[in-house]
Amino acid sequence: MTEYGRHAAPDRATEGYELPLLLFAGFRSIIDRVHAELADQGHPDLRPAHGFAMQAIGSDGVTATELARRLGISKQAAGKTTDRLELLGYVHRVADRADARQKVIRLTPRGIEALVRSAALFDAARAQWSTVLGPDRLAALEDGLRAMAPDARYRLDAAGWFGV
Amino acid sequence: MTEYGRHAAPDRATEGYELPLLLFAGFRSIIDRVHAELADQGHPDLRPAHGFAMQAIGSDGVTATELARRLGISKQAAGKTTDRLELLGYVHRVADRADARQKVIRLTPRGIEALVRSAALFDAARAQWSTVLGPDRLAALEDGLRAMAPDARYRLDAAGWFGV
DNA sequence: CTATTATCGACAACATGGTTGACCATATCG
DNA sequence: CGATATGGTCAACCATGTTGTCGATAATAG
Repeated sequence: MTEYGRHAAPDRATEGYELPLLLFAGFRSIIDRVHAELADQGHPDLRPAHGFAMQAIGSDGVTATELARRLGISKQAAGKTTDRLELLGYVHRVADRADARQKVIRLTPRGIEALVRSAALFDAARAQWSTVLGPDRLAALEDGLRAMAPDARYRLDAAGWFGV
Repeated sequence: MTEYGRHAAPDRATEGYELPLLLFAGFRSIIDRVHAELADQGHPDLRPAHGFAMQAIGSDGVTATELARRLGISKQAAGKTTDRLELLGYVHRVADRADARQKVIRLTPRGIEALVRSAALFDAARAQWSTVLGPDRLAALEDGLRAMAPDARYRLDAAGWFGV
């Protein structure tokens, strides 16, 4: 296996290129696993971006502007995601009585159900890592990542998302 | 800081939700840093996907089909990325004398220069992690990730890409 | 040697999820 | 009350995927 990533550096200890690839592959493996199971559990149309958006909406609901802020995207983009989630039956918009400009985005029962399931699946994915690595190594890995990437919220502002 | 990610689980040791977010945040921080510096060094139009594609092209060049295989995307998508890289002057297509169907995608001198720079920047990013975490913790982190995501190649087949 | 089949690269149409700019309705402030 | 700020939406556009189709060329079977 020498055909990849060895174009210029013959055999250095660890290529700098590898680290982001490992991080992304780890991310992808968890996300793909969770969404495959979510699809099996009655949520085939839920895409990763939707899960993060619903997580950002939370049980209290948010306004479009606040959702955009939490996701780190434009409010128009947040609006589009909301449109899609509404179409799929995961959220609905309710007028705010206190401020007629605002609409509060709230999870529907189906949205809450999906969020609860996905939380369980994320926990299960993490548990599998814990089984393979051992709890200590996993905790050390998470601590290391927290030290390097302290602002890991919902900022998943990638342009598109994770293929299928 | 209790407003995020606590919708259902009051205070479990570590939320399963956090791990993918940490992985992605780590990935993003490295990618963003490298591309910001790359932009400063005369490559403002180079997007993360381009870097990975050029890495997959390598110094020997590849055919469109092989590039698609390496990136884990359709050959049409690989063709589009190649179009873009060609437009930006990072690669060119040369007819294969042995097989008139094929065209070999090769890096231009500018493409090679960008790839060399980006390799150095990735190494620098990793060195910074090493400084903060210490070489041993970083190595342990990488080992853990390799155990969980063994097939970290160029498979970055996300739909879109990393915002700006 | 020719006829079929397989492969390569491209084109077209479409989906997704971003962006910016414009705009109206409503709230807030001087 | 009038000026300004804010919230949500529409429209146009972009990047990067997807699938289906197809013509040109190569490889293989008869």
